[in-house]
Amino acid sequence: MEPEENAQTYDPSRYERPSVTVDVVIFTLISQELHVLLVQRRRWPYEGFWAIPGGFINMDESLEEAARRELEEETGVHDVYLEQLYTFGDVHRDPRTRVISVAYIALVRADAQKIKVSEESTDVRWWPVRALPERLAFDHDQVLAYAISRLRSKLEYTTLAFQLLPELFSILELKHIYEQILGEKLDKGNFYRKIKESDLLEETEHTREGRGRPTRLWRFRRDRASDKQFVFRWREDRIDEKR
Amino acid sequence: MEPEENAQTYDPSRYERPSVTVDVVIFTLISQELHVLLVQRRRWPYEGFWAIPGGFINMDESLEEAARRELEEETGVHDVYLEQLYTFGDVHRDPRTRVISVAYIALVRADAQKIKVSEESTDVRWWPVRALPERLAFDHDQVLAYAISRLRSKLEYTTLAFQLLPELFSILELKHIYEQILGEKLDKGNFYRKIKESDLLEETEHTREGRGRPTRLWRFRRDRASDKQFVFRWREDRIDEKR
DNA sequence: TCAATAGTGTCTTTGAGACACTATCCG
DNA sequence: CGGATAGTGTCTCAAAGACACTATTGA
Repeated sequence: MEPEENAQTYDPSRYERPSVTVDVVIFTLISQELHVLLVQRRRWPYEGFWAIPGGFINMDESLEEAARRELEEETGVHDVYLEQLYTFGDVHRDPRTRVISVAYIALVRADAQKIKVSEESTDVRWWPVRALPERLAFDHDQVLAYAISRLRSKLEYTTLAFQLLPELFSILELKHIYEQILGEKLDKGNFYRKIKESDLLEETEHTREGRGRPTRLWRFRRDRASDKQFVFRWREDRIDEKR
Repeated sequence: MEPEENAQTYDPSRYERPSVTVDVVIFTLISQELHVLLVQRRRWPYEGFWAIPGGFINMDESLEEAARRELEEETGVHDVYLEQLYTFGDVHRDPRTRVISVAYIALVRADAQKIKVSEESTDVRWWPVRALPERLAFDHDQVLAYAISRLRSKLEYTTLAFQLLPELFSILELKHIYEQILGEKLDKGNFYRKIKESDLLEETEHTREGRGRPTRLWRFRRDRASDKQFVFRWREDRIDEKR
């Protein structure tokens, strides 16, 4: 910067600027299994490869606004849980030009899926996280792996899992989601105890019939979510951080 | 993007681009107290205000490289712990132009301080986090508050505190750092128990004389740090996240 | 009645916290 | 020896895990 600079003399074009994109890793549950939304690229670079949806930010929108816009464009959903994941900025991660990408995680409810294929993609699909494509476009393998790891980790000490559930659900369904995302079996009795103690659920009059005893349905108490976090468990091997 | 695009036809100048900066919140311990490095701005905007050091990224360096460069420029230190904090991208956070800022946290050892005042600043100072300036430049109040909160939170489940310590240190010194950063007193006996159990420290032959019984000095076992995390404590009121 | 699923009770083990005790230096 | 600081031992209490038990439906 020059001396004596002020609003009049400042010239923003002096520095060469990178492009900035927002990528959104969109998770949902489909038949009790964790899925992620990927788009298949129509054009160079990485034509035909699956990628995390995203796009360039506009000059008049914040990062989170950009993420919401992308989310809406890809899935038609709004009012979802959205969280910034990490910013990826290696020099050659995009062959077109220098691109810095701010990655977000979005959790959408199982019921709200209205995918549309945009002009830039040949296909859009929910992929189960257990069986992802071999190789994604750009550094998106890395981005996705980190998103999954963060999601697992945060489940243990936040009420994040509720974002994936419909309005009414049973406690064993909730347990199932925890099992899905944590990748291990949990004890039924202990799960009941902990979730009840947490006081995060509200009992409803509804039940759902099945093959055996009907199950009671519960509602998530959003008002409690902020002051009382549901710490599910501590894991010794916890790894949330990149680097 | 146009159809039929490829490496030849792609034109990176089609989109208007924001500026991207890297800001580094640099922490250290000075006489057992947590301090942060701030620079006083010489020019518009926010002339005279204190700010978190940072600057525009170069096109040929990654985000982390940029952060290391800034760190080196401001403090002359290298080989430090560096971690990405968050990316701030509100539209009007900088009056000059649209600026997206990737914030990093750096932890430097108490002994390695070689501050220099750069051309862009009138002053550079270590500020104790307990007594910061009233109002910082840009949205740096927010950035700094978030950095401190993240640092506190991470101390509880990582070996991060060791990054602030010299090569040899006593267990009670370590306890003191935890107390400083967590902002509360810890029990001596329990601290000894936990740190010994963690097996993260290596006893040395060195001791240090003081007024009472001399204290044994220990070394941090970097090799153990990755596979065994030192989970100091779980706090119900844990808040690491923005939003 | 049994199979199937929902939900509860209880014993054991672990580990955090409180706090009293012992150890080793200097004068 | 006493004051000062370093370091250990142990009791209690609460929470996590294992696991057996009871409950309610339909066929």
